[in-house]
Amino acid sequence: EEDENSKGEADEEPLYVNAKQYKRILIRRQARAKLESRIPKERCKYLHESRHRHAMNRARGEGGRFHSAQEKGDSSSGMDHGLPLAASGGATLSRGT
Amino acid sequence: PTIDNFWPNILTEVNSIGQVDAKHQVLPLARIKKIMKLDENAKMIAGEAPLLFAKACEYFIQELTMRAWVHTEESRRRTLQRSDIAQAIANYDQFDFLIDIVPREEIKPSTTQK
Amino acid sequence: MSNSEDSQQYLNDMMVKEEDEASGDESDRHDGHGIMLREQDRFLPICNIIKIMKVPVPQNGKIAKDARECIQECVSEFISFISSEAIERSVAENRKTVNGDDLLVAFSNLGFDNYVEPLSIYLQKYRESNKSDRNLFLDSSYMQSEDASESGKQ
DNA sequence: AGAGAGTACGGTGATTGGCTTAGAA
DNA sequence: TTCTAAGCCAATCACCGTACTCTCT
Repeated sequence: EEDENSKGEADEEPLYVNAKQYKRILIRRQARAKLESRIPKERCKYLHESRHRHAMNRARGEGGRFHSAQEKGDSSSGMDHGLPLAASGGATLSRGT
Repeated sequence: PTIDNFWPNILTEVNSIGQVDAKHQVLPLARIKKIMKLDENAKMIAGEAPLLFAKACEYFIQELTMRAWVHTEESRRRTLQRSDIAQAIANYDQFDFLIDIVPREEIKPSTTQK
Repeated sequence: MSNSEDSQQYLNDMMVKEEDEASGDESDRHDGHGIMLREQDRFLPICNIIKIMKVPVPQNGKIAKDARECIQECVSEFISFISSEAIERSVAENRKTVNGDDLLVAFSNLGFDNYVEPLSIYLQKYRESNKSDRNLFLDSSYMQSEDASESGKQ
């Protein structure tokens, strides 16, 4: 089934690909090459400056989590609503079985 | 929860759909259309095309993730990482079109390919 | 059929790519030829990708950031790959609009046979959903000489 | 006729980082 | 073992969907 190419394998070894996809893969290579100059080389840290600032300015709980903005003020006296530290998460989404 | 049952389950799932609600899709149709429009040959796109892609992308993401998770468990890890996806792509010839997106060299376990 | 003795083809490094622009800047400035594409123009939202990825993964399993972004890029290539085939087919038939049937044919031609049946059912349900919406709306209005060919309902 | 692109607008969920610790190494 | 990095929280605002108009078949 598979044969060893005894040639120098360091260069480039021909790859088998799905025959139904072969032609389209080549066409897509060309299309991506044309687009390559418009694509930044690396991913940026965040997408939006405004959202970045929003996240930085938000009230956080002790564990670094985001917290309700209203309740960020220090509870002066006996104002304990209970810290939701060990909140058992309700799993959303369903699994297909 | 196995690969063999994936597409049969998809079929039963799609058959149980009553009315197709184009609203509240998991994936934004406008973004899908924008990606399609990156093709210079694309001129007009029917409204049903992004909707079909939204469903197809859900299937694609699930199947690729499921096949990648197999390799996560093989390595006795609890975190799916990029090398697992690279392995999944290399082991299923329907994923060959991703060969330039995730090159074969990224498969970490020393055994290159099979 | 045509060629392909095996079910596989060689894929070599042919096709010289024409790199007309040598990007020399590192900031996200618009390039000399064409506008720089942002991630939100090329990819689906990462949050939606993660939600779908979590479905087949056990609930206590984790997903690395590299893996999320990898899937995100794969999905965009998935869309472009199928679209390219579908668009070419619509052009070959002298149509300016790519429709759902072009996509179904593209899925089939590119070896995504598993997708064809579910997507066909989904497409059919979507079309008759819209049709029943239309008919319900037109029902309130004047609906005298509409279709005398079919009146099928479930 | 019908169907899709372009434009404007209002609603809304994706985006987002510090800390803890699971878990990769 | 060491120590990297993934999940966790929810408020803003960029973007998605909708409702138009206009063009084309």
